[in-house]
Amino acid sequence: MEPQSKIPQATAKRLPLYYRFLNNLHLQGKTRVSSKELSDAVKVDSATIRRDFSYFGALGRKGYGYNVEYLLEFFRKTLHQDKTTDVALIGVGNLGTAFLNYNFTKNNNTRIVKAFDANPDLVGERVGEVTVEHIDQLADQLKDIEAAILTVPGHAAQTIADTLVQAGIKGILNFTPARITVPTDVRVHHIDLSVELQSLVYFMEHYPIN
Amino acid sequence: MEPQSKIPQATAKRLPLYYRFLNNLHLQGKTRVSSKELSDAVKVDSATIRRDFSYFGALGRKGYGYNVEYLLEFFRKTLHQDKTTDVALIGVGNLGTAFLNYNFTKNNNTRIVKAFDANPDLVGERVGEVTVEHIDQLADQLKDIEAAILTVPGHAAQTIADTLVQAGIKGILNFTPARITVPTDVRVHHIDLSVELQSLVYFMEHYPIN
DNA sequence: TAGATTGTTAATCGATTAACAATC
DNA sequence: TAGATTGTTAATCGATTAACAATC
Repeated sequence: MEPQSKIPQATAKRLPLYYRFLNNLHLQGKTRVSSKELSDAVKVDSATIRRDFSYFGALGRKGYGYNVEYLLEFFRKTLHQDKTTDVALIGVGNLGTAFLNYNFTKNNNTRIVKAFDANPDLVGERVGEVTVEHIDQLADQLKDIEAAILTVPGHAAQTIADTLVQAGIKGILNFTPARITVPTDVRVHHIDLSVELQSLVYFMEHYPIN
Repeated sequence: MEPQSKIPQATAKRLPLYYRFLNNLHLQGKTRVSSKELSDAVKVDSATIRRDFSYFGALGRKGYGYNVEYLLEFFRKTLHQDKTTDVALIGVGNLGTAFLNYNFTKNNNTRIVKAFDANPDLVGERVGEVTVEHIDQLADQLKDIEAAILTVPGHAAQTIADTLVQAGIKGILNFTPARITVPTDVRVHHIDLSVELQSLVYFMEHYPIN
């Protein structure tokens, strides 16, 4: 909790990635790791990794590297992996269904505990581990839920986002093509699958041999 | 084709986004747009938008803004929206199925034309508009396909990536948690859904009020 | 001790943005 | 002409990386 706004955003985005690979190493029984080895695994420059870690203090030992267990424990606390964050999912279409079935359970501190859809045929259906509720219930059913995954059609995104904000949601993972407007204290991350695919194609054609 | 490597990557990544919103404006019947209006829509600073556009030359008119149709036509060519890029999808699980059903058809120049899976029960099944083939066929069935979407389990990612590279694929959209290694002339974009969700939670907790 | 690898500095690189002259 | 808005410069900001002294 202390480092707060001192951590660069680029660093913060890499933390969950480090955490997962550290977890893998731990499961493989490795007890130490160097920034160089980690670099090969996560494809991030080793200097960047050391830089990232150093924002949290001296986590390693010179000439030795990092103790996997220690580092893992440290990141577990830093990333709040010890407590679970409940997430709501809005829009049980193709993508929403995929997420509900997957549910990020693998090595994760997040859990989808509620799902909503506008289609009455879906309401009451069980998908993955949750039962779909009608979207009209949204405002009333978000007690203790701080984050939401938005997998609705683009045209519905802003209206639903407004409802989510009203209900006290503090973070939205938006898979909608729409760019939504929210108060500054609500965090929105955009994942625009069409844009990702199109920009991949653009890069393929315009940046040959990297 | 000419601007080539002069275009900053950050700019290139925004181009498909601009294109889509321009398309929307066009459908709405708007004939002109200012960088300010576009900024409100795509949530990118208007100076950044003007800067981005200026890499391609003087696309607008001072005191007037941009002609929607002209800009749209320009980006259509720049983003190769006139020709379709065929894409293969590997791994017909939850996420893969969602993509096949969606198929990025909406306003897009990409099309999933083949799908592969290791599960014999899925082979021969029709999902969306394609029939699933066995992954053993992968190497032989990628003629004229330049891009692939990877939605397989993490442990299989590298092996399949190697096969894809062998078969001449030049771009991979990797939804796997694994960081894959490919030659420098192959472009890989990573979308790590767990990491995205976890980093959203981290930001929510550590960067309150933005 | 010799070898290895961190933590940190400083240089570099890349992206954003404020500001405003140019001009439609 | 007056008003609007571009295109571009220059400042700033943020991220990456090479390099190496410190030290385990």
